[in-house]
Amino acid sequence: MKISQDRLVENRRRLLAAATRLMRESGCQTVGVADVTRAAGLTHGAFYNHFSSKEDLIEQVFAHAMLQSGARGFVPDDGIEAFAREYLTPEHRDDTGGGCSYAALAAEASRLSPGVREAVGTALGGLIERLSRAVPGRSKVERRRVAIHRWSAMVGALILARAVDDAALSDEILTSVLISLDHPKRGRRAGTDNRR
Amino acid sequence: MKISQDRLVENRRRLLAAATRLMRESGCQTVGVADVTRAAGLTHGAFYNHFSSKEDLIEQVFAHAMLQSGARGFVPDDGIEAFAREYLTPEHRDDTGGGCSYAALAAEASRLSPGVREAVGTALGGLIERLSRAVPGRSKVERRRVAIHRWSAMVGALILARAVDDAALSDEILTSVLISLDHPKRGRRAGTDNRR
DNA sequence: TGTACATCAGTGAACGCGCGTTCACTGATGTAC
DNA sequence: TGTACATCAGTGAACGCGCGTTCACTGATGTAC
Repeated sequence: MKISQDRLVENRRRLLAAATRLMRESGCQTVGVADVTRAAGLTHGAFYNHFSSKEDLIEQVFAHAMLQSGARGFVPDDGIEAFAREYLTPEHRDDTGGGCSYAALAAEASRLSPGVREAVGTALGGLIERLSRAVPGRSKVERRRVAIHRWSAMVGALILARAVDDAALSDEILTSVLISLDHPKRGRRAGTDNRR
Repeated sequence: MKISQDRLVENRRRLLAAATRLMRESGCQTVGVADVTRAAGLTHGAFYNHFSSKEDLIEQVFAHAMLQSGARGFVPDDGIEAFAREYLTPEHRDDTGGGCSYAALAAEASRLSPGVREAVGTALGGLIERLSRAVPGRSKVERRRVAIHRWSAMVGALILARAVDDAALSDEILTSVLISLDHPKRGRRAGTDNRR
């Protein structure tokens, strides 16, 4: 039956939100069209009123998900240290569906369409700009480089922490990177190439 | 027909090698049993003489792939700076099939069986030990923490560099992390919390 | 060393299942008068 | 404001395709005599 305009918009929003969560949890290929519509409270036939194909959905999921910068509502604008303390937690590690889209989906993006990779590039470019304003550094160039370095370490740490079964090792990965980001001097000063 | 013992061993080796390469390139779920056997020069029926199921293959691929520490034959034993200089290159970024298994497969591991995640944990534990001997630091604890931090940044950078379409941004990610790892002081000293 | 035979890895047709996609139908919505 | 009707998002059966898996068969291998 026909439904109200409000309901239509709401259904579309729920489809995209459900798809985003499910794909972060299980990966794009594994999640089926029927899984998404069911999670949104619809039947599979309704899917094609909103998306032209599953590939179309995936592109829209990436364009949507990657803009939710960082994870679970946390934004890096209060300084990257505070951001990292929220990011590198067991709670975030255990909440793939509600967590950072980069840690959950970036590895798959490299295997998907140019449209997807373009959406990731645009979103990541914006996030790096934003992070650049939240990190220390003497120049804009240096801050941008530090932002990229720290963000790489955060995303990499979360991915590795999720990949292993050993709980102690997983926790150690999170805390090691967090400490290195929080107290950059401690991990650096003793190096062979750090003498003055 | 029956084949020689040598041929049997060789076929198994080729199946595992083909599966590892294909799965790094395209992901575990996307690669089919027929793709693997075809790449190894066999027909799909031969598959079940070597593996009990596709899931069995995936577990063996992870156990095998993760032990090829690092990427494309490079090992971190000559110091992590030299290792990073080989790791964070456009060539490695563009060679997912022959490159680092962590960057290619770790994100998927989190969604796979406990057997897979256990294999990843064991391999990663060994690699961290090895990296710990190749990084600077005043104590074993500190070197281990630095090793985890740098490895996270390297893996994260490669994943992000592969995820974006924008070639300039992709290159910038690689070089930014490489410079930060090569000259740790430069990216750190100017921070708000780095005054003496 | 030579021969007969049991073994067993590889072949390719076949099966069942699930998935993406289509479509005739339904009936609430929103509009035209 | 009330009524008749065109619209169109959702439903659920159905389709085709590809994938993982099975299995009867083949014929080279390696062994027993």
